[in-house]
Amino acid sequence: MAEKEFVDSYLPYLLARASFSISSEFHAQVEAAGFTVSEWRILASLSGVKQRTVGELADIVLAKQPTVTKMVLRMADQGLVMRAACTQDKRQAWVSLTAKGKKTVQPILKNAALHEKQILESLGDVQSKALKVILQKLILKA
Amino acid sequence: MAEKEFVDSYLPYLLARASFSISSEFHAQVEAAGFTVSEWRILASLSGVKQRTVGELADIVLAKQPTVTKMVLRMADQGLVMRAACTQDKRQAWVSLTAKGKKTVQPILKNAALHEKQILESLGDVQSKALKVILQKLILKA
DNA sequence: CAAGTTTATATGAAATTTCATACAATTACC
DNA sequence: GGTAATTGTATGAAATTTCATATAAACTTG
Repeated sequence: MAEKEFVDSYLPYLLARASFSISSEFHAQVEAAGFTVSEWRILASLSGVKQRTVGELADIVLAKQPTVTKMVLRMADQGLVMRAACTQDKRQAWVSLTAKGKKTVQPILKNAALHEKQILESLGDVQSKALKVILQKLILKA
Repeated sequence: MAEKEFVDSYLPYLLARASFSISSEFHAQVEAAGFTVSEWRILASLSGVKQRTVGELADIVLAKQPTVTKMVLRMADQGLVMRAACTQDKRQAWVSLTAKGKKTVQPILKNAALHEKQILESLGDVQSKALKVILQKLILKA
């Protein structure tokens, strides 16, 4: 790999960098609201569903399981989520949003939607669609 | 944002997830070789160039400056990189690969190229090209 | 169904990252 | 040319993440 290749054209790095830069503005808002990116992802992925297990959350936030266990404990301390025993499989822990959690995440979700809209508009319909298709293809491969 | 939207179609998350999953196999190799992803990025971005400053490296590895300062110190301890005073601007620290660093990064660079080739092939020429164009567009925006 | 295996989560200790800030060098500006 | 900002890096303390492992529950199989 030649010198400039890594930063300028190595595809996995371009993806990482695009992901980083596309979200940096919004992530600044998330952090200004007092959350880490992973906390935001947990809140977002819990909204609209009844509950998720710690393992599902770890998969979604792209973090390791012990990390998520501790994140959830901290968020429970803050009253954002609650933990409950899973009735089927007693090894699993169900995590769900509290009323406070729901209320907290609302404005952030709104900003996220707005932010995505701006990106989609700046890309245009054709490229937006193409990008989503390709990304989903890459994700399925894993 | 409706419940499935976040995980399945929210573009910034799709990007993050695609980036994660596309690299997970290769990153496992990197870690098996005893490096973190950021360390790998530092090694890769230093290979082929004479040197880079700590600030440039922080930008490239998408990490914070104090994190990179400490990473570089650790890597210098391991004999992978060396630090030197910058002749122009004495505030800056120049970081460069040692002979050992160069030798160490070679096989990883090779694997990276191989890995990218597989991805490009599985995507096909048209989508590969389209993806790179779109990603570069997203990166420039930041 | 008992013993062995796998799976889901938790936890303590160690390593890393982050925040805040310090320090030194450069740049601006009057 | 001398302050006043600004910029680049380092550093200590606090917070977080990670690794290794523990624990408990669910499967598997003879």
